[in-house]
Amino acid sequence: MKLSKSEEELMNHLWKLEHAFMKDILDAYPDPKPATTTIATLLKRIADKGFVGYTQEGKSRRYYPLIKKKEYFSRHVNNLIKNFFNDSASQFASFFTQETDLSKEELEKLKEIIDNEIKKK
Amino acid sequence: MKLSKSEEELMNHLWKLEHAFMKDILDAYPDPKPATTTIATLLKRIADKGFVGYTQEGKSRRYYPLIKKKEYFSRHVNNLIKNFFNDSASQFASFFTQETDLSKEELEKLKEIIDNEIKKK
DNA sequence: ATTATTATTCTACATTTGTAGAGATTGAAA
DNA sequence: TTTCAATCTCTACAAATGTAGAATAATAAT
Repeated sequence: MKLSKSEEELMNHLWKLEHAFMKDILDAYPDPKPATTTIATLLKRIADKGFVGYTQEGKSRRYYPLIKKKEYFSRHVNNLIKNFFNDSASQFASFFTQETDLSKEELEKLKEIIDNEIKKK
Repeated sequence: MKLSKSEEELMNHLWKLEHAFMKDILDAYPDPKPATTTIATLLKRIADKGFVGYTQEGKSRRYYPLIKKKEYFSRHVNNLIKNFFNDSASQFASFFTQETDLSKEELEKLKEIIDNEIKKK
């Protein structure tokens, strides 16, 4: 199951908030904010798709993500890799490194991370 | 402008083929192949979106991509980064390195690439 | 010349998405 | 308790998407 663009946007807010009432989510949107019913609709759809759960608190619901951002994101990237790079993560990685304009510092940091990963193996 | 999932799939074939008649594209699909008219519809839509051009060759058209895979893909990744990583490419990079299971060799190779990039700066 | 094949355009139609109004509910404030 | 504000469900509707049939055109094979 997959989230649409605007559903992803909502999820992003929820991932940040961790737990939230509808109001909190709405607050998290930049102006111009969508209508409350729009958020409500999205929440319902996302819940139907199994990406959020909620606890009933009095009159309203407290929502929370049922999937971690990391997990969701992994799938996402893996699809990207599958679709565009013959399923080769390293192909993707090198492409990425060359095409994104990371600063020298960022590249250095990245190198460090990679070194750590290598050590872990 | 953006391509949908199935339009992307077609583009992928076209990127590989570089130039192709409809037939060639259809051939590139794995079984079960979509109907010819489906391909035709997609080609038309993609052409309308400005992603492919063609030259008329006798009765039929020879299609070719108007956008390089790299370019298209860059946009894609940049969106991903914008949407999920506060617009921070390095945040994305480290996430990626940790979450994808690259082999030791792949990581070493990646490190080399990064070193080269650093030297370029 | 007749027919079979292929490409193209048009039309179609169900599903998903983006967006939101109308109405019901319900707890909170006055 | 009357009223207000928030939340939720239902309904709606246009645009985009996935998929393909019908009709047409044009070419290749016989």
